[in-house]
Amino acid sequence: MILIDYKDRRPLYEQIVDRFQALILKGILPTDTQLPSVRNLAIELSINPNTIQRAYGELERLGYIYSVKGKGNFAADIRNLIPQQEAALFKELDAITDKALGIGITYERLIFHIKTRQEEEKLK
Amino acid sequence: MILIDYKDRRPLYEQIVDRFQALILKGILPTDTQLPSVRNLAIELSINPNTIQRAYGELERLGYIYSVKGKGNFAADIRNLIPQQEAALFKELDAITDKALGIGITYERLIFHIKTRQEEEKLK
DNA sequence: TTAACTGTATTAACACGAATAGTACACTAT
DNA sequence: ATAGTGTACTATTCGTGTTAATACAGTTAA
Repeated sequence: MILIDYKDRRPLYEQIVDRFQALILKGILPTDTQLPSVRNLAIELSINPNTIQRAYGELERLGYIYSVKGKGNFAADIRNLIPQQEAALFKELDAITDKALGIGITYERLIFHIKTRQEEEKLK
Repeated sequence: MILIDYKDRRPLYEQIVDRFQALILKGILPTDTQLPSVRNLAIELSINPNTIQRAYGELERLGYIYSVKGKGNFAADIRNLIPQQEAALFKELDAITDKALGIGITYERLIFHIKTRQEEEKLK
């Protein structure tokens, strides 16, 4: 369900946060779905339970999950988080765009690239 | 010429590499332009010369500069580096696109966002 | 030649944060 | 009761970015 990428330089707990964010945002983990227990996931990934706990704590702080003592951690209702997620993404897109313009890539080429991807998608 | 962003979590040397990469790619530092000396830049940025040297070493390894002992570091001819830079950027764009699709943002909205930016640009 | 610049190399130490280890406690369900 | 959950806390290890202090080598201009 969750994979660790050791080529990724970011901390493990941050990677775990990201993966669950994606799973929850995509609806793969619908509201109220139980997440793996802290200990189980730690064993499965061969990392320390504290690292999982830190990730779960972060996810709760961000509103992606809620935890019930003695029962487990569960996916939260994230409908109200979507807008802020979108805003963050468009901000990232702006950063990439700036970088592109800086090295001489035009708006048109960026758009063309996305359109090309979209076309390829349709063929599948 | 170069600024350090202490909010940026990445290492200083990596930030410096990025800044010079941008300056060179944008042509602000044309081929054979001399870069600040290791010691001067260290003083200017109030950081250790070793950190600058590490950044310069990295830039040389990447082909952005060349160094002449006793003289200084100079911007290299990067015409042949452009294609690989562009490839890297499009790869980043693909990653963002994936992320966007994952949370329900369509290709159309991405393209619209870029076009909107382009329009705003024209107004200036 | 000498002085003042350049880059380069090396070693040691420091600082910070990620990750681990170990333990303890509280709650829930069977 | 037992075994599963989450939570809290402290101590330690470990990696690595950064600093510090020198030393050496090449270039340039007085």
